[in-house]
Amino acid sequence: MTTNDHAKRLQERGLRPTPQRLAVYEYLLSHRTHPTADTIYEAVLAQYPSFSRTTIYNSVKALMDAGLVRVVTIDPLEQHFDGNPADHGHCRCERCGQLLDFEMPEDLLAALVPEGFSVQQQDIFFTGVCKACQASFA
Amino acid sequence: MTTNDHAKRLQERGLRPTPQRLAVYEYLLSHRTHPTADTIYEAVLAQYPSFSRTTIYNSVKALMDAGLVRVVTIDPLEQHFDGNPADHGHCRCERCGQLLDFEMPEDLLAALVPEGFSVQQQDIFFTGVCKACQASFA
DNA sequence: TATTATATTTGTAATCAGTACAAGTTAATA
DNA sequence: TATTAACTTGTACTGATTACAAATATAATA
Repeated sequence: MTTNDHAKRLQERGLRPTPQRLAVYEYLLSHRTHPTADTIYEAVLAQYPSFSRTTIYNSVKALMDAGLVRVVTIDPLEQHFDGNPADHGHCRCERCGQLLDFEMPEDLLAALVPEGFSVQQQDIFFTGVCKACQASFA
Repeated sequence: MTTNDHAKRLQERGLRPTPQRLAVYEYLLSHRTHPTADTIYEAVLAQYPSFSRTTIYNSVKALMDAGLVRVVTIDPLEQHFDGNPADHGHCRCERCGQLLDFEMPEDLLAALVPEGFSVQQQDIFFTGVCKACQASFA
């Protein structure tokens, strides 16, 4: 995927592919760490010294409205963003801090939710200890 | 469950059962709506006009440290609290705003998470449309 | 019970994420 | 090029949360 492809994708959704938006989008695509607005800001500032914090929020909002980015509800105090808008769950390891994605199969989802409830968005978040960290403390 | 039982429960966990803590705890037990700090504050103010916002945060933190209360990660901008510390999921209906709890069976949980990951805390949150609201728009 | 030490509550001030808004800039169109 | 609309920027503001110090209440001890 080149920057051109990304620009095209924004245009298809009615978004002007400005350098700032592309920088935010590409940061989210290449860093699957679900960063906060401020983390994105610090990173893109290196390329665009005039980048404004407000532009981070504006860009992220535009990308979310276009369905390319989503908020992940994994923190009760700060918004974290994800460049993968498809539904999926997250696990965070308390020891190494790593964030793992996983799939949420349709049938499991259906088995979980109250009967008749139609799910539109998922936020599934587990905290625990990953395999590697368990091994290293055995 | 009487207030005395609740007081005893706090004491067992090493918490002094002050009137303020009991008011916060009992509000959370009797209102399963996962309120914010401010919602709790408004409610308890009626009984204790001198109640301070800071005391809400202090009490909730003490109760959380004691394992009696937890934060539910259903909102990236504000903390919501739950008097049920047991693991369970939440569904919010976009139309009527209702928040439904549901169980998360062990075997489903195991099937979901990456192999070897040991889950310590769950935050499962679905947004969608509940059965009643679907019916009323049919 | 009186005294002392400790824990808790309170109110104010500070912090920090996010938003509103207006002015400046860029890009698109005629 | 002139005009218009979209976007970015910086500043000011809001609102949730935390820090802190003084006041109060509780528990422990004599």
